[in-house]
Amino acid sequence: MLTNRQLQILQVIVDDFIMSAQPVGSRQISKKQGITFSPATIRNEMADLEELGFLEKTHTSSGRVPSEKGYRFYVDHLLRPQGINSRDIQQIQSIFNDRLVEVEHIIRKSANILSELTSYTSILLGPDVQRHRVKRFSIVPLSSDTAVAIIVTNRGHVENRMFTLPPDVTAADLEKMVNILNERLIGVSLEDIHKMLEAEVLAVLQQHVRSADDFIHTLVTATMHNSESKIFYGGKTNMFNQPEFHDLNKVRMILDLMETTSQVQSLFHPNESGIHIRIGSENKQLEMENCSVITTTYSIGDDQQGAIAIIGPTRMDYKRVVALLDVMRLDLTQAFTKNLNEE
Amino acid sequence: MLTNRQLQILQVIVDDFIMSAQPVGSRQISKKQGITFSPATIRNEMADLEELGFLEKTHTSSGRVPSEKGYRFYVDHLLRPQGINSRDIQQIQSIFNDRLVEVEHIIRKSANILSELTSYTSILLGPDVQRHRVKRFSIVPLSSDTAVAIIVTNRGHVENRMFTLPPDVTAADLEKMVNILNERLIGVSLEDIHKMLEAEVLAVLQQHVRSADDFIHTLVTATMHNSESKIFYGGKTNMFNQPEFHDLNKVRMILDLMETTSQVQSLFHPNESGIHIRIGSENKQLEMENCSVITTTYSIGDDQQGAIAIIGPTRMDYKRVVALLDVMRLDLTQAFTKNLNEE
DNA sequence: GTTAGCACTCAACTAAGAGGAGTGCTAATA
DNA sequence: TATTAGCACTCCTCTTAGTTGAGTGCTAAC
Repeated sequence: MLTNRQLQILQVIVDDFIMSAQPVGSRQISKKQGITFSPATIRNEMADLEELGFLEKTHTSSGRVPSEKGYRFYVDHLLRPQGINSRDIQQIQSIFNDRLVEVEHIIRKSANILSELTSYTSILLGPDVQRHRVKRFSIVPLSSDTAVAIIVTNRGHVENRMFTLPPDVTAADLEKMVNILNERLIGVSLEDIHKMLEAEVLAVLQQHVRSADDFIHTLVTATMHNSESKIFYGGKTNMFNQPEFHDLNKVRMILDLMETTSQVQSLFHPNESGIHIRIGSENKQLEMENCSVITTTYSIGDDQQGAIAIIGPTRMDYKRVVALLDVMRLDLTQAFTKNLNEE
Repeated sequence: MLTNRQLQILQVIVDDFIMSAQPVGSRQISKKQGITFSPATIRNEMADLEELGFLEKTHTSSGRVPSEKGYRFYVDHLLRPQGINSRDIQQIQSIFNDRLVEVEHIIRKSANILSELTSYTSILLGPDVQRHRVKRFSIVPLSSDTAVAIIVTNRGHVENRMFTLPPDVTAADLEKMVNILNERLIGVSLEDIHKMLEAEVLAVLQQHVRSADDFIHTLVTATMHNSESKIFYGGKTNMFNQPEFHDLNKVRMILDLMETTSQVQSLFHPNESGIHIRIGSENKQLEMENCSVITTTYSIGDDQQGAIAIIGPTRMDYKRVVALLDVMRLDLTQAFTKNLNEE
């Protein structure tokens, strides 16, 4: 168990290092407000904190730097919720000023403002389309052998995909089929469509339409690799600001990671509410060993979730980011439930 | 007018510098194949070429480096079309191997392969949706006051937008309206839709439907800021490989530029066929003063164009990129006219 | 338990010197 | 007259050595 003085020193070191990015020395600490003891005492305490694994030195005679364990402790025990500036709040509010209807637009704007306010990189996941329900299904033929399948969801999202028609299909067949599909699919969530198609619809269709097998197969593959949640980025190059990323290779690895959808998806904790912090090597990706990721979720209507992630150096301003994400999550949730609460 | 020997020396210098990124000295040149004269002679010629503005020195006693004017001359007069490797051709062909229908998928793959083959950054503009023609128009109501307007084009592209319904609209109104719109809009190109709406459709609609004005207005604004051509990137971080971009700030400026749609659009020369090369400050963007951009266009069907850009350092391998773009443009054009030539 | 004092460490900066690739000019050569 | 060998000179790059300063750990005094 740490003594009060140790806690105080650890806090000062982390806070100071977060601002300055420079190793913190005992003399520097002794000058801080609230510190009543001498540099020598502080050096003793720091030696202890280092033995306990909370601090590190960059070389034998340098000041101390928080270790990952130090950050973790700081985040878990020393992080007091902090209010945010009224100017910041104002800027966040500006997202909702211009009476937008489009969810996408709001999220895009949020991504930009978050990266501006934090000076880190923000990633926002849009609504999880998989949970939308089918509102209408239709097929528009384009030529003798191609057509577009369109699904409109209850939230106004439109999914569409071109496909090749089996050779001997008539317009009448198509119409019949669309009717049957509409009867069966309306209200089904996108993620359940293929199950539904293969289980119930196939049997019905076989009785009424030629090439039903082919058809269903085409539709299943078309709806299978459904679009995942859209991803919005803000401040992709903000990392260049951070002194720890003056190394081209690190920046490159992270930028490359952000181009890979699957990697980005795995930054998030789906279905867990609250704010999550992953520090350095707590991240699954090797490329992120010098980064921390703070994530949270927001609601869109009653049944859907979006997610927010802020990526910065491990020396991230946790206090501020957590406070901002808290506000952001509430505001987004509020904005989206107000507008969309009607089916 | 340059002598043959000067041409030969300029060519060698540019070729060598493109490969090595190191200033080229007279001794080095004298060892090249085809060079029969001594370093001293070469030095004299180089001094002349420098006076003429084709070469530069990085410092008083360094070798020579091509100036922008030098590159321009090289590109205009010394660039012999060069065949490309069979392995490269094979890789390009692989884009079309898996019998894809979706234009988007092919373009995305092309962007990646181009950036791989060149080790520069590639940007591909998808088909210009504005020239598609309306195949079907429909409105799907979501709630009492919101609905989605959907336009399917002759090429299978689907445009959709949510909008708020005027308060006193009935389902019958909607249906009537969709019918009228379909009658009038089918075959109209997306870029002409607002004109058509305001000119012809409004009058007809006013006779049959309540709140026609409101409606048309909503639709016009919804279709106004129509999606521009989609942009696909390949090898965004490839610039990190180039020694001239070991400077964080330069890379950052270029990456930021690539996030700005309007800036990216302005890299292209719309409606000009052939291959275009912009070197260094010939680019409009200040950020691109150390870059060259090579662009070309490809056709999608008879009436649409896509575009390709390769962005690299001014010390770009022009020969290779031009050759690759030539192949690429033809292959894409061919692939897209084959599949889409039926209406 | 706390603190002043002191020897010690090490990164960061500066200065000086060596090496090497390259140039321009001059004078000799074909 | 055009070309080339020779040579002094330039300037980047790399290495080495020395200096400074912030910081530490330890010991002894308070």
